Amino acid sequence: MAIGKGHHLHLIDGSGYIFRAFHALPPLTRKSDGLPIGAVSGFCNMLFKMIEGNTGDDAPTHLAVIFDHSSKTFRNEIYPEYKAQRPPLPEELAPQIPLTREATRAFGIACIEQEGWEADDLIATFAEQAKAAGARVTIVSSDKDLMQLVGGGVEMVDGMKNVRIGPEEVEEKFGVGPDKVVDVQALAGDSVDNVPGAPGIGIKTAALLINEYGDVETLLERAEEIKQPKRRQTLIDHADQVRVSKQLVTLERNVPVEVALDAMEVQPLDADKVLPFLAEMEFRTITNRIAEKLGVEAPTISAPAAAPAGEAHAPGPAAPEFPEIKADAYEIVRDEAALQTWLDRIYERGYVAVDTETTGLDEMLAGLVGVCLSVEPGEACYIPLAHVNGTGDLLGGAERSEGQMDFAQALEMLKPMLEDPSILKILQNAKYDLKIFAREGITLAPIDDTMLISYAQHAGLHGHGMDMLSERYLDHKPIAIKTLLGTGKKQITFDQVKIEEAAPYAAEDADVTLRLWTLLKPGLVKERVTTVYETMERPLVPVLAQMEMHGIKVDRDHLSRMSNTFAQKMAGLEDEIQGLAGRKFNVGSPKQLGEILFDEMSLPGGKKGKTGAYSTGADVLEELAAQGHDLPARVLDWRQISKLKSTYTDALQEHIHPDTGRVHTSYSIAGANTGRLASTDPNLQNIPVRTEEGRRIREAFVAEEGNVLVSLDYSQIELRILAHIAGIDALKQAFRDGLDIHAMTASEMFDVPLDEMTPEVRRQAKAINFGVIYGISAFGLSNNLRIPREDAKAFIDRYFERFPGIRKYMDETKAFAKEHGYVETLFGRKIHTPEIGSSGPRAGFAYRAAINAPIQGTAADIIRRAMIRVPPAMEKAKLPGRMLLQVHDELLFEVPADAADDLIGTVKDVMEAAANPAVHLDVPLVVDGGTGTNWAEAH
DNA sequence: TGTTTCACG
DNA sequence: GACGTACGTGAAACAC
Repeated sequence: MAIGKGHHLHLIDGSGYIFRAFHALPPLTRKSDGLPIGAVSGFCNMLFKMIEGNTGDDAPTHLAVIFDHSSKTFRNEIYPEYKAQRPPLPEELAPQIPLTREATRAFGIACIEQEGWEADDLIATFAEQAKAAGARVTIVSSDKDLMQLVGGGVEMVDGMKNVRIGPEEVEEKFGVGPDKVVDVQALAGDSVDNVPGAPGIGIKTAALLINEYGDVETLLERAEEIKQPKRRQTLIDHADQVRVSKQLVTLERNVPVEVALDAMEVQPLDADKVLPFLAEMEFRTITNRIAEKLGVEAPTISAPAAAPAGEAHAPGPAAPEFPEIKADAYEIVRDEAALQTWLDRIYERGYVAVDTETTGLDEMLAGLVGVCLSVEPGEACYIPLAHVNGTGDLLGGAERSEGQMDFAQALEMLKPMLEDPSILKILQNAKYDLKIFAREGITLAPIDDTMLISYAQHAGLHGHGMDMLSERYLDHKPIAIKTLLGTGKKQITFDQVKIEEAAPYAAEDADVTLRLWTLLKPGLVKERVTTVYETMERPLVPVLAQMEMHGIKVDRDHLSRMSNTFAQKMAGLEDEIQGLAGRKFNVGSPKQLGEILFDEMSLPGGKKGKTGAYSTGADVLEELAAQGHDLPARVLDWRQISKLKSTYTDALQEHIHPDTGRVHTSYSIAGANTGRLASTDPNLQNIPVRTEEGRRIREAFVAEEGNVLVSLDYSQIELRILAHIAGIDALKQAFRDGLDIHAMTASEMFDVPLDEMTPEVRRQAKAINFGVIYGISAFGLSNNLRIPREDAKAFIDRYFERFPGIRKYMDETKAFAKEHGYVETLFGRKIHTPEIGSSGPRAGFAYRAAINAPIQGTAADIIRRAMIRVPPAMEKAKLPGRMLLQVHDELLFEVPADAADDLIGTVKDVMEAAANPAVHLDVPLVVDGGTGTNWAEAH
């Protein structure tokens, strides 16, 4: 049948896909002989999805995979350097390329390449032909060079991310519609393909010019009209180069192709072709899935079957054999006998995946609604405990649903198992469930946490939430909670969901958790992060749960009084500001403020940012204020107070728990890539301290009657770690001698004796010290110190000269990150740096992050180790009191006043020795302490 | 929902 | 040789 209207052609950019798959997917090798096959595996999964996954309109009627042919093309004749600087194929990828062609043929899909043409030209030609015949076209690729083809029935889909790329997405990327993409590319050039373009013109400028002049030719003809002298000259000087560039980037849509579209019609899978190939590759999962689909027996695969360990972290074919996830396969446990059967199975197994369902996300307020258990992939149950019918009314709760076990009785049966030291409880984000159960009098232990197992292995690579992990490692998208609860005003709580609807969702989570555990746990050993997980992640869970549940007392009246004062001050400032502006406007709107300052008052300081809005950040306003302008100065005052009021004095009151009268933050253990904790709801790690006004907010954090707050913080911990890691003898000695480290740095750099040090010189040295930790750059330092870039550069050069170890550390860290794709802390925590290979500004970000991560991460490791050791140390010393908060280098305690000194003695020792015995630091760790009835005093 | 601003280490 | 930057976070308000 001839292709035409109603048909849908899919053109897969085969070469592009395997390159990306190779870099994005974990390396995977064939069990029997170690042949690298990661990209082939990803490729086969993608093909299968293409055939199976698309339904309805999206299903291809015609399908082809297009490859580059390894020969010169017409572009090399126009411009010999085209794609000349391409590095050779990675060793592990080269053998996979012929295999992907073989795979295509095994799937019965047209496999197309043609001498003298790039895949992109063939795709352009086929797309054009199909469009002319009235068919729909989808190009499976993320290559920007293909974006010029989008529109008029042609769209692109990113085969790995499953993201659709239509005209809007193209416009977003290039700043112009698909029809002008080649013009922008011609101007901007492309370093990857070695297309020269016009020097100094990037995509943004190119889009600007094209939008104004229409196309490259018109622009070049009218180049004299351009206002910016540099830009004008560039275009005049390089007009021919731009014209050549346009030829290079324009795809040929009339290649004399040797294959007809009709030959691309989708064929049914041929078991005799596809199965032997997949078996040879030893792709277990996909072989079985296709065999099952075709109703034939799967060929045996000779490699050992029960060994998920070696490839546990690889998705798809490497996964252990799991049955399909079926929502209707789960049991609802409604009586004692059924629950007992499950308990028996759990004891037989020795482990169980557990998940709780609750009425909300706040563990301190949410009520337990049900419990899910799973002991085997595909087998899980839901135990409803507190479901109700309807939503209830104002007077009383709704009526309890039928068919549930008695709440107390069920928990009584579960408790011995949940507390049994011989039964491992597997959870996703264990701290949440731990706290829910703790409020029912159950102490969950021992536990494994799939979120933390993922974090220990993959920090920096991706998030660690269940939905994300499930999609990535199980290729399964769990039921969204939204589908049960709805959103917005009509949202209900989980107890109002019908039990029959709740069960598949709930049980699936336990099932998924168990599967993830099976898959990810062995990876700890393989990635050599077992110690990290066992000493710095898993034991932290109960410690944090205790801190969060205990909370910290907050003086509501103090905050409320401050809020009132702030409100008055703000009103006064608003009047004053609007008076200065000559009209009313919203002072809190950066947009309106920008218009007032720069349009109406015509103050200096131009546009900025990708949105085209004026920047009105504090540094801009400070600059204007320094020039003597009152309005920006008043806005700065207003902003400070507004911030304090909305974020702290108002918001904190909302977080005071109705029963405990205390504020209970929640720490995310796997939030920050470096190993730091993050604090949310509310964030108690950014309570003001730097200004006098802000510090008064800390006075609202108080100790109970008869108690005091004790603050213990590491002095200069990151600089000490830098001195150790980079091996800077002068810094190490200074720390051993207890010197003022910034003054010492200044003295060393500027040859000023310590006793003649001025505060200004010391301040500059301090900024440089911090800059080094952040992966220093002349630009950053010049900004921070408000000095010319050349001066900043001179400072940095001087610093490197005096402390040559620093440069060595920076270079070695960069090289390590580049080679391995991650960096490590002293304790073996890995922080992945996937962006390190990228080009442009991203590379700079990635390098600085890579330099900072081992330092920040080692400090985070040390305080984690301390926190885990503190509770047993306090117990041993029979100390009353509790650890309440962590603020990166500080721990805050509440303790009876007469025990404060003992607590400081004990905890200080633990903190200062926290690196031992795993790591011996060449510098001492020093902890300073303070005491007071509120946090401001203690700090 | 994304951007801007600003609080902390 | 230009790109656009200090590192790591979370929350609130505005703008769309």
